[in-house]
Amino acid sequence: MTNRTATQEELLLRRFQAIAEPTRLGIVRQLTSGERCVCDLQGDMDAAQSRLSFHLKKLKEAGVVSDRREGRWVHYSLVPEALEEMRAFLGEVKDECCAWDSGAGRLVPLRASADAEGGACCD
Amino acid sequence: MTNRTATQEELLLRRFQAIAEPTRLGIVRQLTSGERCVCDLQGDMDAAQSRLSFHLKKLKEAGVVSDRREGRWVHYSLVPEALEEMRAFLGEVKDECCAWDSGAGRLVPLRASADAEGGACCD
DNA sequence: TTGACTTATCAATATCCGTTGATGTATCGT
DNA sequence: ACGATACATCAACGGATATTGATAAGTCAA
Repeated sequence: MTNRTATQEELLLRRFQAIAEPTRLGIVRQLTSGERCVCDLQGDMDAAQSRLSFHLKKLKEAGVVSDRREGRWVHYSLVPEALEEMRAFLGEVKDECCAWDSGAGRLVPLRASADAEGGACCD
Repeated sequence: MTNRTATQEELLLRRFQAIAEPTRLGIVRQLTSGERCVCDLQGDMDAAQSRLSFHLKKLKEAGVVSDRREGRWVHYSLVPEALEEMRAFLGEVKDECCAWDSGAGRLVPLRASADAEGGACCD
């Protein structure tokens, strides 16, 4: 798998933390159909304004959303690159964690690696 | 996007919550190279045994890992279907949130939807 | 400038979550 | 049966994170 620096790792973690919360996952769903201002989201999600502002800030700090000011309104939208980064990570993990077992007819977890490294405690 | 039941939504959230924690994201990384027992992970991650047990339980409850008992050892491995489910969600969101702007030469967030629904507060 | 409107920030509180050390349970070798 | 090993569970604690109501900051129309 691709090596990542500490900060890349931290950013990936922050992005997963950003979407791993009910209100914020809901916001991501809403933004799927296009950008929205905070007052739109208030109606969509039945959440207080300060609460939405708090969660939007988290999403923005993680790079999952971006904002665009237009007069008094601030429009939020998803950042596709951030979504793609999380998606790519999951794809790499999924591709590497298993091997196709033609006998079983399905993906099975690799079992050799721990022993192969010789560091296994279980003998 | 695909409609999801409340429980599917909750499961997806639990899965993201499962991997959105430093120790657990580390465990996922370790399991990428194949299944491991808890004592292996203790060495890999420099974490107390009860701490690993706690986090492995979270991952298991979310369906991200499964366990296989072999004598006194319990081997943990990743569940590719769970990874794929998260990956698919991110893919759907990414595919729908933006449109290709040939002028700008990049993906840009949809801007029409909120107005199109007529429910926008910003006029 | 004034007042209405949209959003951000802040302090206080409540709730959730992870860590730790101790104990419990199951399995194995002798 | 006994002790050792591998893992799970529990209660207590502390720290992080979310919620709420109030206030501040910026924008606009009149």
